[in-house]
Amino acid sequence: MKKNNPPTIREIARLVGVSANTVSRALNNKPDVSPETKKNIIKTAQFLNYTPNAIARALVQRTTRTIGMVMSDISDPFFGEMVKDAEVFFRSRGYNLILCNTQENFDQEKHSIETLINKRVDGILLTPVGKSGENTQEILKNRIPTVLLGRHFDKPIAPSITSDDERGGYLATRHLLELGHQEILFINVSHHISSARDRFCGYQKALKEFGLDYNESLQIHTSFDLEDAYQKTKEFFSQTRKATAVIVFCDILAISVMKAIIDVGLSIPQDISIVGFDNIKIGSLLPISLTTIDPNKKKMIETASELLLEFIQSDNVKVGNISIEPTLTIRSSTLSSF
Amino acid sequence: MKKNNPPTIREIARLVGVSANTVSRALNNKPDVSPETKKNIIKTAQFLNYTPNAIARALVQRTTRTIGMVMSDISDPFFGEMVKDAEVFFRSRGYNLILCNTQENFDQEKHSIETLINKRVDGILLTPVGKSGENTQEILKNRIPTVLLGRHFDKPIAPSITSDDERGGYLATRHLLELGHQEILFINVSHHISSARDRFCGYQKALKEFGLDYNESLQIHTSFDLEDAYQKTKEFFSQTRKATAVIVFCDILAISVMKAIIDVGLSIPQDISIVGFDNIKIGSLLPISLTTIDPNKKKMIETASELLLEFIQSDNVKVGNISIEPTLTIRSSTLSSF
DNA sequence: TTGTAAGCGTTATCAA
DNA sequence: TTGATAACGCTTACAA
Repeated sequence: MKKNNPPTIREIARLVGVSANTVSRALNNKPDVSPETKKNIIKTAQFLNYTPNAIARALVQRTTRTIGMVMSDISDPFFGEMVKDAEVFFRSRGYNLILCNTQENFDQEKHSIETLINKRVDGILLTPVGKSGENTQEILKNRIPTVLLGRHFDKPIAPSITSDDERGGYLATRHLLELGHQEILFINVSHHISSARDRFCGYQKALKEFGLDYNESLQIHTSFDLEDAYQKTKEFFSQTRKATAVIVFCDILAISVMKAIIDVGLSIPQDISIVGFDNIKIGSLLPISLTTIDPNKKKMIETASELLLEFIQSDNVKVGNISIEPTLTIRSSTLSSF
Repeated sequence: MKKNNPPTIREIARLVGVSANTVSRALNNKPDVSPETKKNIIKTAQFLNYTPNAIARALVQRTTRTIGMVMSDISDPFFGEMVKDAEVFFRSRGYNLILCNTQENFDQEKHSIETLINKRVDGILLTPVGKSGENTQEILKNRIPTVLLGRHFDKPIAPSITSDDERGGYLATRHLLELGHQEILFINVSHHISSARDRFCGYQKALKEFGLDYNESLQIHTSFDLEDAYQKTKEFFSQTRKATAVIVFCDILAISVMKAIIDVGLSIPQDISIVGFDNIKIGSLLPISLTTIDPNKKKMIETASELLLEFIQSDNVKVGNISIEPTLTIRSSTLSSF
């Protein structure tokens, strides 16, 4: 009863008349195999349309050449652009990426991490949900090299790469203050997320520097849902309307916020200036191009990926956060208030 | 010399005083294991922080519970939104996704496919590059269930799910014709891509239906590079300028095209109407929201994924294309020419 | 330069 | 209800 399975090195071995070991060494360009037999082996491998079984290899070598990447929502261009860069980086180093979305959901994150552990990925790049770090602990307990991306924990338990979010929040706010704005609305996401907290800190710092008091009613919170941000913005401006500028946690939400502002009858930037974060590609292509804090995603991904690779290779971790310097990218969504 | 490797069922077996086989059966909720021993086994597994090794399991079961997804560019929201839906779909069925970008590059596609074959993914969801289908043949030769997504080959070699692109092109064009536009520019990508050809066919069909001749100078070609589309558009409108409406191959390029049109001093939709394809989320949030052909991505992904799963489970393929009905979504980027 | 044997961590088969 | 034993396809000693 012949099976219909892919050919193995043993079949090649049988056909060529050598041992499986020799086939393995030939196919992996190891030394100590005569050119003659090597040629034969390669020819036969091609003839059989042989493809090495990475699963079997992974089992013995204890390395899968696979990285798990766990992010909140890959349909958000911010993450999409990061994932793409990461994929390019790791592919060039011989690794593939298993992708998981969390939707900012703790249980989904937990489940994703569990399967990544089971699949024995060599490392994990994680944008953690929430502030507890419980799921992250789980990975560490399993000794899988992990680098956090874009967010960190108050008490560092793993290396992390973030944008310098406090600086980003500061830069955004200072820019608006310098333009003369005094009442600056911050449309933020949950403070469970470190970048939300940090950006807000920077915002407060800049206000203080300009001698302004922070007004509690000038921070409103939204989920990552575009519709939610839209509604909350509309509410704010149709009711209170006491702001001349807006900072939004991220570009994709900022775009939704812009829409709300326009729909409520105000103009950007004449009535309201707006600044986002992330510098997603599309921001520069909007009819009113978006002023934003550029976190330097490329550098973030590169740093995080290199760190992860080091971690994988040497088991030598430096727990703690590395923050990448952001820059203010001024476009046409911000204008002097005078 | 104790190793520092993750615990195995054999260690659990040793501690509990049973055989590895029993442990395996207990942990997999198989029948025929006494509640007593089962409880012991589970307790010990937790105590050891045991995690099953999916690699070893994959080797013997010949299934990795992993799907390869190969797309052109995951940072394009169109693909990002599809990948996200696919990830959700497959996760709920116990599969993970390995993601590969091709950048529309044949060799990169080839390389990605090779590693997916080596990693023995259970199936592949592929948006194929080019028209040759050579790489697709390679997968089929290895008998890995494959469904093509968004594009098909002239001579079908695998099942494929596309939007009904000819219909889409037709709907877009008819919409503009009905608004009174006579000179409609088609900014297209390479005809190597089936959707580009098909959409163009629909365009020609609509023109003919309205008694108009197709004017060769009214199709220009761009790459997927946003800057490229921007430049080509600017060129066209600053030189020839003989069009009152534009159809663009996809939304993300359409946004770039809008920018170019505005930068050249024309207004949308007063001077120029514009229609895209894909209905990416952001299209509805633009200050001038984008009229577009909605391919019904969700249904495409669902159909393709279900087909792939069937294919995996039953080996029963229906080669040929299934096309999903698109709909015209009218927003504010199109206006009567009268 | 090549072959033998053992083992990676599971599951499957069959016997006890 | 359980346990031996043999795979799965490969690599890694070590021996020839």
